[in-house]
Amino acid sequence: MSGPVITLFRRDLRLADNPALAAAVATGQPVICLFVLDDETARPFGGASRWWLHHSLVDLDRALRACGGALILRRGATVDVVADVARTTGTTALYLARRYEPWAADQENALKSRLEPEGVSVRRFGGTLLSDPDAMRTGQGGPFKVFTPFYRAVLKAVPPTQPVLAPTTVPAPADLPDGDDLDTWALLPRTPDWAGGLCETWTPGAAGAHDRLDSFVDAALNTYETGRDVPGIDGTSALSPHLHFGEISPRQARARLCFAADRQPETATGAAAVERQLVWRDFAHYLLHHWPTLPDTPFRPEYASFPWYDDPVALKAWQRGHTGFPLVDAGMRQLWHTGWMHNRVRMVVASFLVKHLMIPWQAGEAWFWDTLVDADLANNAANWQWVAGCGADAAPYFRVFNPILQSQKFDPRGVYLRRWLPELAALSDKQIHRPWAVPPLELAEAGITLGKTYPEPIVTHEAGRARALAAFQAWREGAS
DNA sequence: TGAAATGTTGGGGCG
DNA sequence: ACGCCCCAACATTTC
Repeated sequence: MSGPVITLFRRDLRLADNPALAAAVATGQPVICLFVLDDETARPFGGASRWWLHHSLVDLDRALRACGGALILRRGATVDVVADVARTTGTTALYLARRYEPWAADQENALKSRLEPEGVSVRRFGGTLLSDPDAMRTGQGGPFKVFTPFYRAVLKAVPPTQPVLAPTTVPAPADLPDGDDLDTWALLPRTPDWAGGLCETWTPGAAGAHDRLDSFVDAALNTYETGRDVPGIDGTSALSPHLHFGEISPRQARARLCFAADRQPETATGAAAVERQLVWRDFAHYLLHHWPTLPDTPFRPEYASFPWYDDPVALKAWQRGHTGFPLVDAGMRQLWHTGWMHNRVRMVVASFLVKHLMIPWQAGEAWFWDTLVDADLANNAANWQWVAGCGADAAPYFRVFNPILQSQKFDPRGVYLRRWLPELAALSDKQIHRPWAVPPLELAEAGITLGKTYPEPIVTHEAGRARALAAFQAWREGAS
C-alpha cells in the first residue's frame, strides 16, 4: 500500500483544467489537497486580496468535499510546512503548478532538494499561463522585450485547446493531516469591515468565475473591441481576480471564446481581442520570470535617476479620490469601493500619478497591491512600469494622458462619473468633466461648492503636463 | 493602448 | 476671373 500524494494549491484554486491535480488523481493514490498561507516567502497579500482569498478557499474546500476530498490549510514557510505534512503522512509525491514570481524558482528548487532525499518526488506543472515562459524565445535566442512579437509567437506556439475536465472524485486519505481553521487566519476585515462593496460586486470561486464568463460572452463579447474602453458599461470580462487566483484558467477562458458555437464574425473579433489581453497577462508574467527585479526596479535602468517627487499630501489625495479631476477620482473611488477598476481608467489614474504628480510608480503599485482584488505582482509591476515609461515596450514618458479628454471621449454622457461621484451628478454632460470651469451660478444650482463638496484640482492639467515634460527633458539632458 | 503643436490642403466667402 | 484670407479637416512632428 503506497502512501498519499500532495497537491499543493497556490494560485490555481480550481478542480477543472488543473494539470497538477489531474496528475495527482491519476496516480490512484489518496490525495492531500494542501494550501499554505506563506507570508514569509512571498510578498504578503494586500487587504483586498486577503478578502478574496478567504472566500475562494471556502469555495475550493466545498468543491473538494463534493467529490470526496478536503482542503488542508496550513500557515508558515511553504517548504517547511510541505516537508512536515509529507513526513507525517508518508507522502510519496508532490504535485504543484509552477509560479513565476521572483521567489518561486528558489522555492520550487528548495522543495525538490528537501523532499527528494526523503523519497518524495516533486513534479511541477503549468496551467497558470497560456505559454511556458522558458519556452518562448526570440529568433536570437534571448527573451522577448516587445509585446507584439511575443504575442505572435504565443499564438503560433500555443493554439487553443480543450481544457481538462475536473476529476469526478478526489480520494482523501483515511487519516487527514491536521489543518488550520480558516477563520483563525483572520483574512476578512473586522474593525472596520470595509468589505461591503466587495461582497456586492464579486462572487469569488470557480462557479462565480464561470458565471462571470458566461454573462460576458452573452452580453459583451460581440462589442468587446470597442466596449472594453467604455467605463460606464460592463464591457470588459472582469475576470482578472478569478484568473489571478486560478479559479479559472486562461485556457478555459480562451476555449470558451474560441470554441463558442454559432460564432458570428463580431464574436470572432471580440474573442481575438480578449485573447490578446490574455497574452498581455502572459507577457507580464514572462517579464517577471526573466527580470525578477521588475516589481521594484525600472526595467530601463536609467530611470533609477529620474527626479520623482516625494509628495505624501498629493499621494493621499490621489488614493482617496480627491484630486479634483472627475475621471481620476471616480476611478480611485471605484477601486476603494469594489476592489477593482476599469482598465481604461487604470491607465488614466496611473498616468496622473506618475506624470501630473510625478510620484514614483512604486507608490501607485503599492496602493494597487493593497486595494485590488486582482492584485498580481506580474501584472501590477509590468503595467505600472509601462505607464511610467520605464518598462518593457513602454509608453514613452512624454505620452501624457489628458484626464479631461479621456473622460469626454470614453464617458461622454458622464455615466461612470455620476455613478462614483454623486456630488457632481447634477452637472450637465458637457460640464461634468471639468467642474472647475463651470460658472459659479451654475455650480451653485448643482449644489456644488468647489473646495467643499468637491475638491479644486490639486494641479491644473496644463501645469502638471508642462512640469512633467520639463523634468523629463532636463533629466534626459543631464543623463547624456 | 496620446496629446498638442505645427504643417498642409482645399473649399468657400469676398473684395 | 482672380487672389486673398479664413478655417476646418487632415497629416506630420514633437513633446
